[in-house]
Amino acid sequence: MIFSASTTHALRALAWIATHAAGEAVLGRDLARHLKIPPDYLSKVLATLARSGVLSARRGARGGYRLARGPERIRLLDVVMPFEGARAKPGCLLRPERPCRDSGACSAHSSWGGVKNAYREFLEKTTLADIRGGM
Amino acid sequence: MIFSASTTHALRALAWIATHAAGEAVLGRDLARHLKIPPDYLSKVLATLARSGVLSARRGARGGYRLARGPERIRLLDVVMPFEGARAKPGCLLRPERPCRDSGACSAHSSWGGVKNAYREFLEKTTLADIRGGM
DNA sequence: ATTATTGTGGATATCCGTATCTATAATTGT
DNA sequence: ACAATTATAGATACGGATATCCACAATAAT
Repeated sequence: MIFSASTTHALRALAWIATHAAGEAVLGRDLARHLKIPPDYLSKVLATLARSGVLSARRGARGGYRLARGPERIRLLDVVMPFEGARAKPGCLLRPERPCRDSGACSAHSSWGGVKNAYREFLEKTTLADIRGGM
Repeated sequence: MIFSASTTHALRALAWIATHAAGEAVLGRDLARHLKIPPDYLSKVLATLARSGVLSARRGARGGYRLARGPERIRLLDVVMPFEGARAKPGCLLRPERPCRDSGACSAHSSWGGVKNAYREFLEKTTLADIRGGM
């Protein structure tokens, strides 16, 4: 139910970057200080986000991190996937490794379905524009 | 969003025990074989469930595990809590260590609230009677 | 070109969940 | 009392997520 530390770091960093103007780059160092996240660890997280196409990273003087596209076009699913992997697509409650189809469902299928749907909808419909902020 | 291995083992074991008659004890060894869970690891999980008052464990010949009370009186929250701890009570999306109150909410509060509520309701309203089964 | 700046990558350390092995305590049946 | 059965406890190993340190590559300003 709760995301890993890496995922949370990613969400917080992006929510903060999204409060800046489109062209303005944010320094990794400033991100780490503002969010109180170990700088060396955060840099790995940001690198992952850059590789997956969510962040645009530029080195050198006047470099930093910017969103690769408008915040309303970055779904939380796009952010979470590289860190949570298969866990971002929850399966059956009692057999998490299975896709959890409706046919041949396990005994917990109907009870669990509601949570799964709320979760999936949240990741697919919520964007950085919705959670943008500095906390 | 997905429970730990220990939690999943616990849920599967209880769902299977719940299919047996009230007085009938189930052997740990049989549980492990039926659910294909490492016996020594499962025994720790079952011991935790016994300590937390969900299972009644009896040693010796004709011993085994039985539900401590009727399956409709065992909420999934009672099962999950000892394993997931604070994670069973999800907090704020961007500040997971915080309670996530409505006042002074973080920027993700409203989007995240729906998922949190579905999750909390699931754990509080679903009982072993709802997920009982052998899968 | 040189230098300051800033992100990238590799090696390593630490911690916790998972898993295994072995010995022991408790209960039943004879 | 004895032996068989069954749960419980401790020590240990393993792997992945988390975290830290250090060297390097790329970019911009001068």
